[in-house]
Amino acid sequence: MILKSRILTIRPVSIGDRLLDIPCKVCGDRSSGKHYGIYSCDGCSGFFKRSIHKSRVYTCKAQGDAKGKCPIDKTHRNQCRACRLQKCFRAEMNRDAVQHERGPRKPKGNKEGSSMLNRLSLDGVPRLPPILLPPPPPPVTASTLIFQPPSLLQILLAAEKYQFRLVEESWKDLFLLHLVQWSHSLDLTSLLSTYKLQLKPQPGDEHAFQRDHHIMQVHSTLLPPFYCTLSSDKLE
Amino acid sequence: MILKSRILTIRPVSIGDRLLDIPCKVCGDRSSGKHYGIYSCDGCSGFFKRSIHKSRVYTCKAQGDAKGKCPIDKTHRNQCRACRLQKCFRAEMNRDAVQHERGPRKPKGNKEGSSMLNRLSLDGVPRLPPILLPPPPPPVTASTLIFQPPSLLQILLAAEKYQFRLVEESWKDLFLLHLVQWSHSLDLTSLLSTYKLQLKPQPGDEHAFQRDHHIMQVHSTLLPPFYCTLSSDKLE
DNA sequence: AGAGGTCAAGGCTAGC
DNA sequence: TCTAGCCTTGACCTCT
Repeated sequence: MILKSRILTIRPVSIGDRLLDIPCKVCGDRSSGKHYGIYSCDGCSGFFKRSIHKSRVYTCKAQGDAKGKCPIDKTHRNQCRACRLQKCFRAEMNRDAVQHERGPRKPKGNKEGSSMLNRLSLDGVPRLPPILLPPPPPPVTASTLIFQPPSLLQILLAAEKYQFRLVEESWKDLFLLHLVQWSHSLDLTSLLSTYKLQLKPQPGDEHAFQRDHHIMQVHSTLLPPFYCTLSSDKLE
Repeated sequence: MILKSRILTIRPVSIGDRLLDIPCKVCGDRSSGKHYGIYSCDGCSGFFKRSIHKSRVYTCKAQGDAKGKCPIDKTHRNQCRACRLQKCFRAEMNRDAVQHERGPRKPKGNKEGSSMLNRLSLDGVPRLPPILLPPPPPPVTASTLIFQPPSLLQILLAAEKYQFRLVEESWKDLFLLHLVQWSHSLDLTSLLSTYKLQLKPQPGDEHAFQRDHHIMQVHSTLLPPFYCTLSSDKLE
């Protein structure tokens, strides 16, 4: 209401200086700056944040050829969440820029929230960023379901797209990624094959290369059969 | 721009020579030097500046005896502005050191910051929270030196203080922590011993408990001697 | 070194 | 519920 009075009395044009003339790359509405890597409006920014935080998977309800092609503009952006999120990704919104949720500014409404016992069990537990499968939203696979709550493993998943970088940077980190694959069936194995085809270990570093490779292989022998079968739900 | 690329493991220099090992006198977070008379973090410094500039008056929402006694630490500092500002004053932040607001900075001349090449090297790189070894500053040990640059492993280190929670939450995550210990000589082993003394695995879960324990032990056999000796540089 | 400024994060909360 | 407009935060920046 404060806002409204300001509009009516003073600012005919600029509704505060918060809104820019640069259009939202997703829906074309006026943007309010960069969000998650691109100029976007508060609506699309907030929608993207909520979707990532809650690991939402939407389904386009359209039939036939129209499926996945709903128009996303200022007036239609709320008609189809699936297509809106898809457009966010196509506009190159960066899900890695979505951070972990922070604690509430206000203490929880209920009275128990401040008891020492509850505080001990809840406070300080890090909110880990929920990492989603790559866009456009893939069907939910078994591997998606294994670890519903955000976990340490999901942090590691954040590095998925930087695997190549990591390959060159650190075999130890890579080793951890392998462990992630253990539970999440990332296609790290094929990455490694490709890597070996394209590159060679640093001269003088062959020993470390081989040692890590050995450790990794020993590790494979520990793979519980359960997880092995999970890998098969990934096509690529 | 080099600074911004610090993100994953890359730059040894980067991560925060800006941050000191002296704790913020208000909330205990790592400080970034003196602000308004005392060592304080960017958060409390900025909060104090904004509060004074805008002559804010806050009210503690707590009831009864708790009123005005909200805990102010890194995780709770945003839950009660009244108590945070009060703590700023009690920590002897000096309101007179807050100067007048200045005008907006003049836009700097055009720079290459917008060149496609520069953008390419920065976009999409996730901003990972800078995780450092726990304060107060431990002596620099061999293990501190192994991984100078921020790395995936350091992310895992963030969980160090929540180990107990993790013990109860997830044996798989714990297993990863064990791997971190492998390289970092965290005192996870003793934590586990303590845990076993104090608690028992959930009824019906003994099998998983034993299986994970077994995997962990197999893992111990993989420890390179190099890292084993490193553990000894930790006293506690 | 330590002021103030920047701006893209997350949080809050009416109004659908 | 969800949306989206507005507010607060804080890591990083420039300027004195």
